[in-house]
Amino acid sequence: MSTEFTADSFPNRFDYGESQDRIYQQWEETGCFSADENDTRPTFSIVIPPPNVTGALHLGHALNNTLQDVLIRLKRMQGFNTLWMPGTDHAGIATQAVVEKRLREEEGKTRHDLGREALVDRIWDWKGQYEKRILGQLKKMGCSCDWERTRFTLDDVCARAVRSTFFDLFRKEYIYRGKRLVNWDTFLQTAVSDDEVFHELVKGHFWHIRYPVIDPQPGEPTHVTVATTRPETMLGDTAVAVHPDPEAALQKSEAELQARLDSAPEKDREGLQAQLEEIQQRRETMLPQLILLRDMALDGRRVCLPLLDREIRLVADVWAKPEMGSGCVKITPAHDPNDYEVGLRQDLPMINILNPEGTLNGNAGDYRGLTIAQSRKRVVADLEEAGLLVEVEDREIDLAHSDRSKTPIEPYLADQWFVKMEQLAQSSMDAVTDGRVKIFPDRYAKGYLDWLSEKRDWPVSRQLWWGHQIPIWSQVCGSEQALTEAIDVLKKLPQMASGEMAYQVEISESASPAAEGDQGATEAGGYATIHVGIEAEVAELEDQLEQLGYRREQDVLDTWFSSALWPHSTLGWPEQTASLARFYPTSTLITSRDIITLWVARMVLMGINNMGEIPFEQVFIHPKILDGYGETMSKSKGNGVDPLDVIEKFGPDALRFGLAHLTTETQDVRMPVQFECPHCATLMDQTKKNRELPRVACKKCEGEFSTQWARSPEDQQLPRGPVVSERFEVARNFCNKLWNAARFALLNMEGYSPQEVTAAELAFEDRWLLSRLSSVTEKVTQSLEAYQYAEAARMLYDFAWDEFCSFYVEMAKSRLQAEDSQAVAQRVIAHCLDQLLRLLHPMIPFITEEVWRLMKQVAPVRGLRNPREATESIMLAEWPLPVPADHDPEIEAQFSQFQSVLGAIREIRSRQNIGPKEQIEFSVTCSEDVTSLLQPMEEFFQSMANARAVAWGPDVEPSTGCATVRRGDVDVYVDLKDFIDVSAEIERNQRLRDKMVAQIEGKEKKLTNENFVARAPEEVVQRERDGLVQLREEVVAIDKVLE
RNA sequence: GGGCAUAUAGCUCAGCUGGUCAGAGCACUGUGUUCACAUCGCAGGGGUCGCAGGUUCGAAUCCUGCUAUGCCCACCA
Repeated sequence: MSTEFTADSFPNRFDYGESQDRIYQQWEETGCFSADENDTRPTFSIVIPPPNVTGALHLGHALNNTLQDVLIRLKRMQGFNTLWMPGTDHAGIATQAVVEKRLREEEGKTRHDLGREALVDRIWDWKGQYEKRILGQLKKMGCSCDWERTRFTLDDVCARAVRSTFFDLFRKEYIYRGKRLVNWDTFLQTAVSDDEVFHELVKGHFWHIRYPVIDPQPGEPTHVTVATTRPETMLGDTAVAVHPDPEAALQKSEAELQARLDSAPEKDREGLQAQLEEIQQRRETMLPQLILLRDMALDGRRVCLPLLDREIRLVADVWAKPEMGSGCVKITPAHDPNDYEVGLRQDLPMINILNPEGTLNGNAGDYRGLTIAQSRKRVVADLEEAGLLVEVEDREIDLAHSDRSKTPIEPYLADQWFVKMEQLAQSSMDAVTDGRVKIFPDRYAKGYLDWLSEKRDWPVSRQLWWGHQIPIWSQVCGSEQALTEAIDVLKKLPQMASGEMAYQVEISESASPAAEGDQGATEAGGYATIHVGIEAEVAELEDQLEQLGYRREQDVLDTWFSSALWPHSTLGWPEQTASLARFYPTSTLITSRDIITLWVARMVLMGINNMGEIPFEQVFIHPKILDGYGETMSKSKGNGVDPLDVIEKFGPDALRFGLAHLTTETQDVRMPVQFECPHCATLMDQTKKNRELPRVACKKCEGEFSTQWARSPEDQQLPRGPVVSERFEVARNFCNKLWNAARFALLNMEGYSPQEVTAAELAFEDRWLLSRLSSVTEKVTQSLEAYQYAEAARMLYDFAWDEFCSFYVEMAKSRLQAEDSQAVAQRVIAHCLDQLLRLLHPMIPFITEEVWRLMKQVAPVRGLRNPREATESIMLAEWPLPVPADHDPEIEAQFSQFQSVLGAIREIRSRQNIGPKEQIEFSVTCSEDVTSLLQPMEEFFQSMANARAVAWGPDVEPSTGCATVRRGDVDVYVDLKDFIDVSAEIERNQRLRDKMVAQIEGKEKKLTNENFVARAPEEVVQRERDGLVQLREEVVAIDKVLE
């Protein structure tokens, strides 16, 4: 036909190094990845979970993206108009933090040294570098994204969507400004997120302070005692709390302790016993006083805040634990998270006493201007002098520190922007409860719904420089009149009338200290702040506002705000683009479970808000990849694997197939990792110890290599030892097996001619393979569509290796040699290989593409029913459909009969150590039916087991001194003649017989159990009966041999 | 503290709605290289399915409790 291959011109391994870039480039050049918004076929679209530009992709990303690519390639072959939308995420704080860290390490500078603009420029440089790296990694993995559409959450298109959304929510008054306690870093003068706070035990004190009761009545205490680790915060106290039902609370904790004591191990008992006694004692000594104080609190009584002589409330609140300290607790709502909650519950004033740089402000009276440390000393000294300091205990304190400046964190009440979640959260819940959005596996829906049902408002402002700056301009108005005037001015702007602009008035008790600096006590009537939002970025209008005295909000938005818009912002929203109309809503989102709430839930609510429609129909949550110790992989632990290292060692297909093969529904993927020695390629298990070393010595060649921790110049000069996992070997071997099967097939295509093949022309093994192919096609398709990747991978692995290679190809060998039978065998093998390549292509795209291309040279037209010219690229080939006419359970059953007889012969060969070159003779006792089936297959016993059949049929009797194996109702005997250890064979049969007798007894017992016979289904009972009969026959058969 | 998972061969995992479900791969043992593939072929050994109860004629499979591990959320004056 056309070019023939020779064994020499066809390497026996697929060389990825040489081929993968070429193949990928061809895909790109021929536009295989491009989605067409004018194509009217049904669509299938996926948006990528945009990787953070903080660094390179790791194995978790590789998994995530492999699963997406498998799905998109499947759908593309199934004839959908597919879009896989790629892009990256600016990842707010994470990216700013890495760039700041480098700045500090390499130049010894802080971001304040650079200024906002310069820092943001640096981060853009970083982004450029890592985005390139990330996209490069995705391409190496074979991801078929539509690269021309690549977006970034901070690019102009996304920025416009963010701005438009923010304005819409602002106008609906879903966005508001409120106070919130943040972790304030007084050194960097910024809020830091919870993730960036570390806790450290430090030595401190517990000060017990007395607050005088105002106008104590006879019988009432004159003081309440409170204890604190931070006496200076008392300057911001606005209440003292006592439990509303101290008796019940004590009882409850006593009962809990008793319960714990009852089940506690011996070693913990002593401590628990002491605690229990303490509580019992409290009920005796303190309870009356606490009840009295509670009553006073309910009466609205007050205490005097020492030093400032301020009257503060006595409140009844559950936060005051009667089993702790004095049972009373001071409440500082503006400087403690728990007290803040109490403040909200009890409607207490919140007095901020700090300036942003950590000194005390005007609210602290005479202590104004002191640092926290100074004020603590002064406060303690003054209290002591006033005789109000009762006791000072030494105590270890769990103190929060800022990760970045290493200074203690101050809880600090600051202005923050919030999104009201009431309606938005509800819409997002409804989408899942009514099934418009389906989550797989469905157990993850629970977490999603639980989280949303709290409907907690979403704080969206971040005190960062990297991100979408909040598009709000604000101005504080000192008086009613100023406010009215300012609003009048606003209302005259044409943009206000046209709805491109909106404003909100916020009335607060105090201006934000963080934003406005130290303004001292509030003026009567509070502050009024006008917030103005503008729909689109219009420089003129923004300038105009600045001139009117408005100042733009400095904070940026939470990075998840832009991520939440991803499914529609990437398609051009708010422009009503053709792509948006075509590809929204997307089909499936594939992501990891830790961002179900942060991201998935928010995409749903923003999609509904902006588009009026859900963003995706299905969500698949895939497992996490853990290392051999069950720990999550991360760069900071040193156990992270770079997908490129795996690709380098095993090839991209092995990476993908390996990952898909591990993606089961219930389990996380545990993947022990190894260092690969760069000198001798030995794999060494990574231990918790060696993974933290800058250099490691190979256990075999003793050559040293560097790890990611290499810092010193000597270490860095050593060759790098990549981290890989031998879990990919299986997949690499599988690809090699496929390659060689293809190599064999293509080397035997000489004289191939495509032609329709009739059923009558097909050999037994052809019909068997076609039947199997049809079932596998059906099951693989179903599995992939149900996100059962591991199942699909396993089925294809077994089919390709065991059935196609080990049986079909072996059996086809002789036919391919013979002139008269060659043609049909070639057509069948070409067709089946063609179909197998298609089924495997989504998982292993490179090797299947290469084989496809080679196959096109010798067998361009393929197919048994309707031979057709193969497509140029396998990416464009049609996904196989099951062929009901090929499905033949009877032939599959018969074939397994053949397999078991073959297996029996091979087992005897191996058991008796008969060399492969020694021909043996065998006979088979079986029914006439089986005889007529297997006798024609004698040549396969010859070629696949070097065994010659001497007798078939129901009357065949074993000769003495033969080895036997029974499979089902077929007995196979091999005449041992002069080879062989006859006594060993007898011994073996004796053991086998004993085992069977035991089984027979078990079954007899079961069948004499009336309950079983009466209650179990008839078919189950029958199966037991049949089994018993068969076992008895087997024993008889063995006995014959043993004679 | 609340929630969600997981526990099956030395290792990594399958085993969907209870009765051919005790399996796969790696590792191990034996054996075999002109004839697609040693990244291979053929064969073999190895597990009372975390523990304790319960439901059932029958449980790796369903229920309860316990233990261990992981993850998410909350909290830690």
